[in-house]
Amino acid sequence: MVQGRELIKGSADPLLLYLISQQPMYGYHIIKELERKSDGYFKFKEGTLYPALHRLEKAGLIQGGWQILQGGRQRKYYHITDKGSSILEEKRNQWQEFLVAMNLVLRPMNT
Amino acid sequence: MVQGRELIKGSADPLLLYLISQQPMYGYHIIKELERKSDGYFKFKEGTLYPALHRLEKAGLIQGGWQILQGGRQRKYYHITDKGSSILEEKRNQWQEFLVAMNLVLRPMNT
DNA sequence: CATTATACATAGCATAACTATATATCAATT
DNA sequence: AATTGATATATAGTTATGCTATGTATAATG
Repeated sequence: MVQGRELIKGSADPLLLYLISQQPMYGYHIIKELERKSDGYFKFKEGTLYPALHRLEKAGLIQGGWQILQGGRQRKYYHITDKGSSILEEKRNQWQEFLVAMNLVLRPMNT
Repeated sequence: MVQGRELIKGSADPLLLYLISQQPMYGYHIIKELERKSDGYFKFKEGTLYPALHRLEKAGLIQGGWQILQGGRQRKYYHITDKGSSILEEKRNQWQEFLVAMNLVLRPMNT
């Protein structure tokens, strides 16, 4: 039972979880990858992404670790946790169910 | 340029606008129709629907009018406005673009 | 007579996403 | 040498949607 926006409210989460599930990634890279893969559609701002990553980490779905580059530059690589993997699976299913429901309403297949 | 939830944040609006564009409808009926058409998926609560209708009316996308039934019962029928129709068209396009973007990211068709 | 369905409404809360800003390093250009 | 733009992370504060809970009132059902 999901109403209106409740599910999609966190539509960013599946995207982030999916990307990180493919390979450990850091924030800036995620922004660039989302834009590249979506053909320029997604342009996550820092104010959206970093809080989202912190939220996912706090929820135990991803785990971050600092990596120091030469010169003192810092990156925080996130990898997905077991919990994150199962939640991702769940969210993908919910996303599909949501799409089905939207199509049922928006496409006049039924009366 | 749409990021994350920005577009889908108002995913209820297209649903409501679409239903009302098909025929003038009142709130309670909309709730029931959304549930029926979506095969039980959408279960809008009053606290979501009525404020949404008021919001859409205030924005000039729909227009409500009271209808008095026998016995003094009241219904507020909403019909879509010209502005609402064009916004609906717009939102439908945006929804399609969003779906494409989601699929591009979530389906590993690209590198 | 009591409960359920119909019908609308709003105050208040939670939270995701956005705006704006801050810090710091590195590479390239002027 | 200095400036710009790209790289890289962070957070405070705002907005707005959807949710919870509650209130009102009539009609139909048992």
